[in-house]
Amino acid sequence: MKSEKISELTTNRLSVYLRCLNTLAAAGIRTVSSRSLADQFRLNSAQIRKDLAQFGEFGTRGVGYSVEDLREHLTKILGLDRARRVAVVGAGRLGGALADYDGFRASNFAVVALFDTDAEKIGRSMGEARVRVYDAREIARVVREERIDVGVIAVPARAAQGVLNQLMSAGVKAVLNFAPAPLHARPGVKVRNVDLTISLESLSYHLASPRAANVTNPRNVLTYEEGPRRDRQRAARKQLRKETP
Amino acid sequence: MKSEKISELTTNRLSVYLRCLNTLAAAGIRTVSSRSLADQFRLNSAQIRKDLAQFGEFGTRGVGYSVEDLREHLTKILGLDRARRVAVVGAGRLGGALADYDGFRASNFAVVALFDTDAEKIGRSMGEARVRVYDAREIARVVREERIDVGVIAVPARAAQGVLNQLMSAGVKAVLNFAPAPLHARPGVKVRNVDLTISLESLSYHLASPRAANVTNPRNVLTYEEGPRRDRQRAARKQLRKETP
DNA sequence: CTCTGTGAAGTCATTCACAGCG
DNA sequence: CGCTGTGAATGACTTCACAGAG
Repeated sequence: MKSEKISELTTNRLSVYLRCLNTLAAAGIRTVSSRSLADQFRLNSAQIRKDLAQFGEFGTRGVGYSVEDLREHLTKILGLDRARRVAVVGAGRLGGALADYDGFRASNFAVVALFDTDAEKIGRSMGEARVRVYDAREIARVVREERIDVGVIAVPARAAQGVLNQLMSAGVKAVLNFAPAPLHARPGVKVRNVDLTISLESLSYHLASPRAANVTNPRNVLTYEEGPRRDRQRAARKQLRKETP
Repeated sequence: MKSEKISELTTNRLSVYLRCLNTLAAAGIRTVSSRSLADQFRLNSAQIRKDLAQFGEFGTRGVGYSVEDLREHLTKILGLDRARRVAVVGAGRLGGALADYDGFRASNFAVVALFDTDAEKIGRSMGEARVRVYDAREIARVVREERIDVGVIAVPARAAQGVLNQLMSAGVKAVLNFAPAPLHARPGVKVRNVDLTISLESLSYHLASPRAANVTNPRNVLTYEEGPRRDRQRAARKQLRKETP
């Protein structure tokens, strides 16, 4: 274990590993090797070991990893053991959908406030969770009073930077941005973009490009098309060995 | 220009460039150099030139690129000149929000069908666009009849692979997946994942990691924190030159 | 003998730096 | 001159391959 900088690619994968472990745990599996994990979920075993090794020595040589132990470690590393309080700015269609989004709960996030500029919406409650809608001019106050950890930007692109500035001033250190605009964050503030426009246009390119297929997947993308890359050769070899006595 | 494989990282950036050009065009700017584009939008000028050069020689040496020309080229390259027909599978909160999502229209996509398994919803129309909800068992028929190009998966994780299989069988070649599950696509089918769980947990890591900041941004992420990297030194130098006569 | 943890090798992406066109 | 287009250099991330623990 070396305490160097951790790439976001790594944290993304930790999240994936945790999800895989949850599946295994639900199936009653108690121990797993990096290879079997890789084979089952189409990952690369060396990558798994390297990623985990950055945070400690969680495995047992000759055996593998304890599913339950590793789950706890990853939960702690990702900070999912602590509940987070989320504010969604923009109480439109998307903001409303997010206020009720179950995925938040599963990761120990709770949406506790909505913000909007529309006088019609301010003061009401939205969604099944009955989340209160505040005046967007009160972001500073509410963020402090409600001890908000995470901001979600679900406003039109032109308003996004202003909202981010207000969130940052109020001390929010982590923001999920749905606006199709490249935001400028001050150091120490993490902004994660979910840009559907880019995703759609990338799909469009795929449809447009003659005879398709002339697109390579970058490393960071967790899509599992058929094909080599990752532990498949090894898996095949192992299979073969078993069959030939 | 060489007709090699194009990385998804490149197509993502083309999307960004197009967005930047739209801003410039709206401001009445008719010509732009890669450097000025880079300076204004915090990109790297060499990257811009390299990305564009993969598709042709669109610039004029000594001058730069025509904003209007380049817009048209990028629109064509990304396939945004052709209208796409979208089906959203899963008419829950998210599916409903997507059916009305304006970002689709802006990229020449139109949501023309929703699917669900809930008998309550089937046969009704949802959202302001009054999109019809079909029985999910009819995906094959409706995709053909409505000439669907793009599928959107907005169902629970456990149902996602089955939906993808149906979409693929019906001939859909591009899919946007919101389910937090790694899907397995056959070759030639492009699946783009929007995994909010991973995004959230990555933010959580940032909050949890002691004194934060020990996270590096991977290449693919278009976030613009303060700092070096990209053309900033050059920009500074140019500025300086202007000031000292 | 199996499996982890890790240096070394390999692959892919970005940035530099400059020849040469306009 | 300024700017594009591009090989060459650098940097980032992944995969290989193996020493050594259990």
